[in-house]
Amino acid sequence: MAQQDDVFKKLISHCKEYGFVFPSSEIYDGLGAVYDYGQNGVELKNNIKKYWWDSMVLLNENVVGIDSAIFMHPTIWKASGHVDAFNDPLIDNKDSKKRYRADVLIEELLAKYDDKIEKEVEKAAKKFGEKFDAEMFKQTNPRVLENQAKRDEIHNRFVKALNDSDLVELRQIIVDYEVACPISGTRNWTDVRQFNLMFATEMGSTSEGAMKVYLRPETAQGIFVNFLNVQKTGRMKIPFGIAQIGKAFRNEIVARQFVFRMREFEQMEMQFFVRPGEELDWFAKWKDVRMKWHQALGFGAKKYRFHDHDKLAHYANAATDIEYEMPFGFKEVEGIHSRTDFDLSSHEKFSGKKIQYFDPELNKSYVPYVIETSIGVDRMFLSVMAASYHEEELEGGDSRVVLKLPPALAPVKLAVLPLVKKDGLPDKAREIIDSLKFEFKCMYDEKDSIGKRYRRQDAIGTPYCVTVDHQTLEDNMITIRHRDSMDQERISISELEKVISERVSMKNLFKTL
RNA sequence: GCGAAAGUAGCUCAGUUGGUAGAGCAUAACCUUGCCAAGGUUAGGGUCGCGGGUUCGAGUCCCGUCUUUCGCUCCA
Repeated sequence: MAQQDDVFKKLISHCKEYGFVFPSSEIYDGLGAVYDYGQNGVELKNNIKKYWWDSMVLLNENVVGIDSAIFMHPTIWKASGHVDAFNDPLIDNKDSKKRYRADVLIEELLAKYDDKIEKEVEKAAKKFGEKFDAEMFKQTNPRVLENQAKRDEIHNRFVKALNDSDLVELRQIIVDYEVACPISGTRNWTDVRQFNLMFATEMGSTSEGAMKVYLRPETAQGIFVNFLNVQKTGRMKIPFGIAQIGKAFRNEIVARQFVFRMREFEQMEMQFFVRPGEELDWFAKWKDVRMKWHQALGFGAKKYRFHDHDKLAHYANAATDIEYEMPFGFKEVEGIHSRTDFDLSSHEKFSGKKIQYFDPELNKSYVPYVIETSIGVDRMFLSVMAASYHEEELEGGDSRVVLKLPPALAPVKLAVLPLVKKDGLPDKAREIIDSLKFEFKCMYDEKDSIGKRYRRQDAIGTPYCVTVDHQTLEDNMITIRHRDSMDQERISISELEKVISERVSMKNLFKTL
């Protein structure tokens, strides 16, 4: 475990040292759980996104993409359940360190008084037999009346506090009626705080006319609200899918583990619309397709596993995660959910618009069911980095750090290196770059010894280095050096574009899909 | 949010009972070599996380604060 932490630390350092990921606003001491991608990180991330996008939109005739806005009508988040589900007043017990919903604690308190009254009634009922009038008893028995009065008092304060959103009063109720933590048994409570997962801001330039809007906490809703637009204008027939890549924002209480859990993150989501009743078949199919997509990267099947959900979210009738073995254990990278017709039906209800599909084969309209595949770009990025990072011992006691990235994902595909920076070798190297730079990302380097330059390219995962030497000027042959094997081959400059293009092509990943 | 630890150059760190900040690596320029890093010369780079206090004097002692990491907690 200590060793794993060590690897993770090294990975984070490597990310910063070689321009993959920087802490946000670093010169101002950073901003919690926000990160910036550097010059190499952005290339890798873009390549990951392209791999996903092409596998969805290019390879599937019935999947199309959109790019919806981050701002959306606030009612969308009511329809999706995000507004209600993430507005809980929470309170911590300082001794047990357990967190509770303050409203739940008070409801339990109320239930306790109900129990007390109920027990009195039961006791009396046994005693008086058939003649017993429960209502009359409740209205006259002093113990019941006392409990009832207390209960009403709490209830009134509770309702008022909830209506006023008075968090101080909520806590005061818990204190006044001596609610204790079920675990520690103590009444050592923190303040009541409201955690809202969504970031809010105001739209409209004047404060009076402003409307509260949220930064989207997921990209999925942008797809659902555009379902009809895409279906109609694209003449899409069910089953079909809509894909989207974009930023989402969640005000996480605790955000940790580098880019694994960030407050601003990027999602790649594809919502696949199917006939009601067929959703579990499609769920199984996409599970399979998505796992193959991950495994095509060649990091080894053992690194991945499914984690089926036992407890399902309110919208789902089946759910699984694809987990990758990060340096800190198996962690969710992608979620695959059978979301039923929850979202589209909810938007029908809240918008008052009919959101249905007329199925010519069945000759009827219905609200489609949805299979969602949702993957975190940043988590994917982290898994790729973790899988690719290797420290190798070489012959002669040397060592190197090499990122064995799949060539199609590597930020730089080819480094062109003049063996010495004189005798016209730099010019020749530049000439080669100029002829290739429209095909793929190239890098030039003439500083330091050739071995050192190879190591620098290893560290950012450049799959191929080309060396220009004196011989090159005479026969137009160059040396290609391979990142993983460190082997070299000599080929003609005229073949270079074809050879490298083929080896770094995204097509190589798609072959196994 | 709670608990613990740590913040000195881009990185890893040193800094004596308190006396005006150092090394290695890295970076840049030039020279040299030339197919698997760490040759030579020179240069740039730090108000020691931030604020306050004690002191003639604080990187060093005290208080506060911020950030990061780890554990707990949370997680559609």
